Amino acid sequence: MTTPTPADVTRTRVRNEQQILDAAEDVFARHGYRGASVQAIAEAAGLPKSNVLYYVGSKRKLYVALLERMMSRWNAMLDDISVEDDPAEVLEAFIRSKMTLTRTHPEGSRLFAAEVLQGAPFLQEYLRGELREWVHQRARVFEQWSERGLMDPVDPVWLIFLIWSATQHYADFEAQVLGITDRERLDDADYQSVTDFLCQVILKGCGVTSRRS
Amino acid sequence: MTTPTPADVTRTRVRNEQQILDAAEDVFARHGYRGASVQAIAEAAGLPKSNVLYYVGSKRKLYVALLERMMSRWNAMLDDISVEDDPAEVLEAFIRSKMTLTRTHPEGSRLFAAEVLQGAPFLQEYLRGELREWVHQRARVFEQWSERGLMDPVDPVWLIFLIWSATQHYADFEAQVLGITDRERLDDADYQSVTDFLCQVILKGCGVTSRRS
DNA sequence: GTCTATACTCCGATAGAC
DNA sequence: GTCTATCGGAGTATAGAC
Repeated sequence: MTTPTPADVTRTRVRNEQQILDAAEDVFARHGYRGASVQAIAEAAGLPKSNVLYYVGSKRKLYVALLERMMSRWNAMLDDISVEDDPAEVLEAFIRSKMTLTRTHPEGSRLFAAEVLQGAPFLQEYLRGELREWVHQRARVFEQWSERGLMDPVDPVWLIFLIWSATQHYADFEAQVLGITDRERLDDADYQSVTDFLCQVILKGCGVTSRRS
Repeated sequence: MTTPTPADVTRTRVRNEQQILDAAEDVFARHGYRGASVQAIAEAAGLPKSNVLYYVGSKRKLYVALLERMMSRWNAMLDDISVEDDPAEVLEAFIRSKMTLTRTHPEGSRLFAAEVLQGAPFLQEYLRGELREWVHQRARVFEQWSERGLMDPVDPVWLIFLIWSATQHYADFEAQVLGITDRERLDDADYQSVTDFLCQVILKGCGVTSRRS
């Protein structure tokens, strides 16, 4: 019988909180905010229901924390670009990084999808503020590329939506993708194949050719 | 005081059932199966909760009926194609009809999205049967077009997913689209613009050119 | 056919024993 | 810090009055 050291206690807390966050992300993603029960989250995390509430305070706080975690992952991916950059490189990097996020955090992507599906009640501010600003900033660069003849004069906002939707699809509609392709899960080669396909079709479709080719 | 005729009674029933279906489609789409409450559906339909259950039997039956209604709309759109058809015409018709469905039935699209998001528990059979068969049939035609040099050798299944995701996005992620474009809703011109954009980029991206051009 | 009342279950959240 | 017991409310569904 040894007394747990403060470090042990902290470690347990951190581990439990991590388990709760991961379990909750999955449950919220599948059933939405209202459809998710603290009970179901607790079971998925392997803890009693009251412990979950003890750690996170309330269902609402837990949900908000998860959205914030997902938005910080998203923001970490959104680097700036300038007119001087190579369109082909930027577009390809955009598609690939978005696909990586989809792949490494499918539950987060689905959580976001569920939130937007119900009208984005918790994310209105983010969508109409930070994210809108980022989109328009990038859109202006795309337009300048078009003017310089580096790509076709396509609507830059529709292009961003195209890339978002095409990549997110493999997380949000995973059940459909797996059903139709008759797989249990997509492996490295599948993701490679999809990503290459999207880069090829979208770049060519926008009339983008690499400067160095 | 007149006695209602049988025709009146039937008419009331039909009207109520229609109201319930439409209201339920919206509520299920926003909150998922578990998150939707019969109470909320009843309020949206302007009827007492017990009347809703009286008409539809149970929450589960109502949900299944809605999925079936959506799948029949979907199926009505899936016409067959042959190798002899013009790739440009077929692809463009595919994109446009899918976009029309998205536009005329956004709640149905969101209902489907919510169902797939939770792992498609009610639609496994449809996805792995009917729909998979349809996809592979079409995929084979795309491959033959590629062999004949009528389009680039792209993966036909990824192409179908691209078209599905890019169009559905405007129903499923409507809240995000409206937030970023700062609109209250998308009008005719917006849908026209998006559809033209998608046709242009996807056809060109796949190396498809019209036979008649 | 329609509405009221209610049965019974599960929800989120908390108080209090250990 | 953790678990048990329980509260008040909301969930689906039904029985029975009108």
